[in-house]
Amino acid sequence: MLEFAILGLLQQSPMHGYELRKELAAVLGGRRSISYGSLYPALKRMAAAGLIAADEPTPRALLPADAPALTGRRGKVVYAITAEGKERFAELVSSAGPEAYDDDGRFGVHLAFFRHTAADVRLRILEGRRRTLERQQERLTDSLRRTQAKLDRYSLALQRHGLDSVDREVRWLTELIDGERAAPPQPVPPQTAPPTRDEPGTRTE
Amino acid sequence: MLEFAILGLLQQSPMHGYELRKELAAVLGGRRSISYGSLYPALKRMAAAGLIAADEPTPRALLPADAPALTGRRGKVVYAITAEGKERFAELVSSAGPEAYDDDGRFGVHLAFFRHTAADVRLRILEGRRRTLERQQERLTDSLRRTQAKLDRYSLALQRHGLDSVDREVRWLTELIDGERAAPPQPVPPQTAPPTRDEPGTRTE
DNA sequence: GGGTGGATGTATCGTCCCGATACATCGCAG
DNA sequence: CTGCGATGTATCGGGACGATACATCCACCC
Repeated sequence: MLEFAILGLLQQSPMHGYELRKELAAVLGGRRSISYGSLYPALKRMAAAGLIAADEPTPRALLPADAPALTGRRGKVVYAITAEGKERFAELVSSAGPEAYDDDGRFGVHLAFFRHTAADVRLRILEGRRRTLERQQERLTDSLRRTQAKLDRYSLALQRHGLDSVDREVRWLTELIDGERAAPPQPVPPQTAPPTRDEPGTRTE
Repeated sequence: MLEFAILGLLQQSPMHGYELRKELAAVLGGRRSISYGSLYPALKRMAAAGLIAADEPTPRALLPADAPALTGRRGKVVYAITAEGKERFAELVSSAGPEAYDDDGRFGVHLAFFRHTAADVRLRILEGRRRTLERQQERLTDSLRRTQAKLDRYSLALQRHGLDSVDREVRWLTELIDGERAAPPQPVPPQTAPPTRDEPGTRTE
């Protein structure tokens, strides 16, 4: 998930950790950012896997020896995406399985990079997400009606607020889906354009 | 956090893991449950710490030897809260520091057990939560106004939805706070009743 | 009679992620 | 000139998660 987000951001331009974190918070809707405790290890992991390439442009070695205590002199480490990384990102971005919309965070990241996603995949993910939330809606409504009497004021408020927030998200998704269907001049992503496959097993309606 | 929730649930009656998980999901508003991968280790931890006591009522040993393959015969393990556990819960429930409302999950759990919380603490937590969200609101609004032009349709929708959801929660909290202030016959929790301290440093208005 | 699926139930493993913390530099305000 | 907040990289321990395994019981249906 973090991997996905990092690849998506580096798609635009190389960045270093600090920037990455800020951009991430911005692109993800502000709610729930990422910690350095996950970011830096993830960057190392991905560099080791060849998905991104590190480049630290502070060759302090060419400075005169009287440089002030090079102990721990750390330059910014700028990361750029590799060809392999782009490949991986294309994979991730076009996967529309349940893991793409069942998980909250996953869905958010995917949506944030929807401009890199083909139109049919977008629709599938949006609808999958809505289905997931509708099921949750039913379960919550049920549970609320059954246990309503046994709950105190605060738990009740919590339940209702949770349900409201799901309702709200469903409505939001419906807007997005409608907008999606009413957008014929789709901005075809220049990369990984599917060769006009008709995908007969997929219901567009 | 899990610890908090478990203690809160066991306050009512002893339970075993499976029940705990279901009750937890119910009391927490349905959104975001807990996995066994965290629950069972947590129970062991807490039992080792003396906060809860395990009791497995399936003494299969008294069965005749022809019992069918006692390999892995596992009885239900019922956990009950101990005196020490109740003490710890009282501590947790009356702590109104930033950790009580800065973190999403923490706040939810605390709210779910508000009936065990003194009225002044309730108000402090509710207001603290609202402040936290209002700050987030400002940051989001700012960020949205500044970067609006550079975002594509989807990121924009994500941002707006995030902001809306924060707005909504602020309004919800305001309702709760108002209700709190308009409730003079507070159901004093029978345990840990604060000895009528007036708390002069706390603004009630 | 038999099997299939689902709810109940306990438990572990590897992986990921978070909060806290440490260290270092730089610019700006007091 | 001094300290403080932003920028910046990094680690550590603990906790949570998803997947998985195993086991029982019951209801439903063929």
